Amino acid sequence: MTTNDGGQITERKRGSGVKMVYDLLRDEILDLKLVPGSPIDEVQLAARFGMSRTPIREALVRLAGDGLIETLPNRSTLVSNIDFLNMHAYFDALVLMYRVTTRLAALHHTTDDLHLIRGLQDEFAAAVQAQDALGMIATNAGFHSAIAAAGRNHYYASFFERLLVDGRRILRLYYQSYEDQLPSRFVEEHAEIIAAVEARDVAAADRLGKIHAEQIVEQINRLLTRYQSSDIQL
Amino acid sequence: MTTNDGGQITERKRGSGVKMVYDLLRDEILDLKLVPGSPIDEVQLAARFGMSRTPIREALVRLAGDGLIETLPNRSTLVSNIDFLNMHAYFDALVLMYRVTTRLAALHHTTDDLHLIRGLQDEFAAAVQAQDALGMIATNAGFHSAIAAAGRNHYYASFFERLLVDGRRILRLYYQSYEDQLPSRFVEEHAEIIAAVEARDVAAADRLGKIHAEQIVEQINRLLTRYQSSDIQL
DNA sequence: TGTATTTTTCTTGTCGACAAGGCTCTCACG
DNA sequence: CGTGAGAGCCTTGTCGACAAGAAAAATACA
Repeated sequence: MTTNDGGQITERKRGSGVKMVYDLLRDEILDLKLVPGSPIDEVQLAARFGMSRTPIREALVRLAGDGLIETLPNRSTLVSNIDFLNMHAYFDALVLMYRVTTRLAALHHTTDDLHLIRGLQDEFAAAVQAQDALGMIATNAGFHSAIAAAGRNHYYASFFERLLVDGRRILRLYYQSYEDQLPSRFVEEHAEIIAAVEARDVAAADRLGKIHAEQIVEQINRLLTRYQSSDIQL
Repeated sequence: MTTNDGGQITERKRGSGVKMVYDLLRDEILDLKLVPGSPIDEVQLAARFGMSRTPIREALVRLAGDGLIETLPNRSTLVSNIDFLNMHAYFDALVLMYRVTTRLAALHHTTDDLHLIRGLQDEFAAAVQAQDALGMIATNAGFHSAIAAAGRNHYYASFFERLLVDGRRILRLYYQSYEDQLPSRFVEEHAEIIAAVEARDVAAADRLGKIHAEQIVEQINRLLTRYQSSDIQL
């Protein structure tokens, strides 16, 4: 368990240690390399990264603020569990934010936004083509984050970002379910969304965003009910 | 400027220092006792609270996570400015969350929720009666937070909570504008919202939440344009 | 007198060490 | 054999001190 990777004792710049630890732990949690519920030891991390416990601690405080870890006072800190019980609430919020951000993008986007979005859409298509699940997750999130950014509402964008991060562990399971038949359909739906945004067709953007989101939700629900035989409400 | 309040050197319990500093600084920022843009000195805070810089630092990291302070690397950390430029984006999100949370409360509330909501509504009415602006802010936020909680969607509730916190500095100006004619109308609107929630009338709850929010937004906008036209810097 | 450079100072970032709280294992006792 | 108190261990929380960056001040020079 005590894999000693990343243990380079090179000179770091002054404020970079915290960010490095934060980013790395975040990725390891979201990629399920650190399984939910497993404990996180500060001194072990300090030894692994060759630094004191202080910057490790700051990174952990940040992660706790993101809800990715939970810290039991005076006891231990462990990776947050995936909240399967309130999944319907998550999906409800996700669908709404897909709708709202796409709708606002149709209203407020610029040509630069469209360039960026198209580039990310190409990356997503390439990841689908290459059957690269992790790449699909990243590029899909990037695509929709760019759309949210084009909507020019920082509050929606950050909330949406948080939802995408929260759901990344779910989405990872989700995309793994496509090992056989890959969702080339989503590439087409993305293209339709781009077209609606470019045409500034707010109603169509709203509708397409809703359809796109609901299809993903339905697919994940199908996956979940297959894995655990409990009834999930929507 | 260096008021030395709260400097009690009593024995504290082990993990309580961070929370105390966090809560107190948060309140001071949101109540505009710490004006936006003003610097925050760690050693000064450490001396004021009679503790080391370490717990102070953790509280500051948390506050930075909430977006209430901004930390310039290797330089200083200062109270975040109020984002007047993107106010319309804030209001857009606020109205939507008023609608969504009220709607969901109509769907999913229990009788216990209603009891809690009514109690908070009474407190709000009392604060309005007493012309207590700070009390009105707190009890109004509590009222709508309780409604959000009754909606049984943690993601909406936490986002809404964040919006209310973010806007508390604005709302403080807003409620101060009611020094003459107090918004007893809002008490009635709250009562209507409660009735719609209790009757599980989703459409009415949605509509009332929207009206309620838009009226507040309109009032704040009127206030802002009044400040803007008189060239009052904040 | 104006500008470039150096020095000083001030704040933050990091470290190693120590103390406190909780868990576990052991052991006495019913 | 079961139960509860106590000792030891293990992790976190806090501290004081030092180092690094950057702004401000002081100095040298044209």
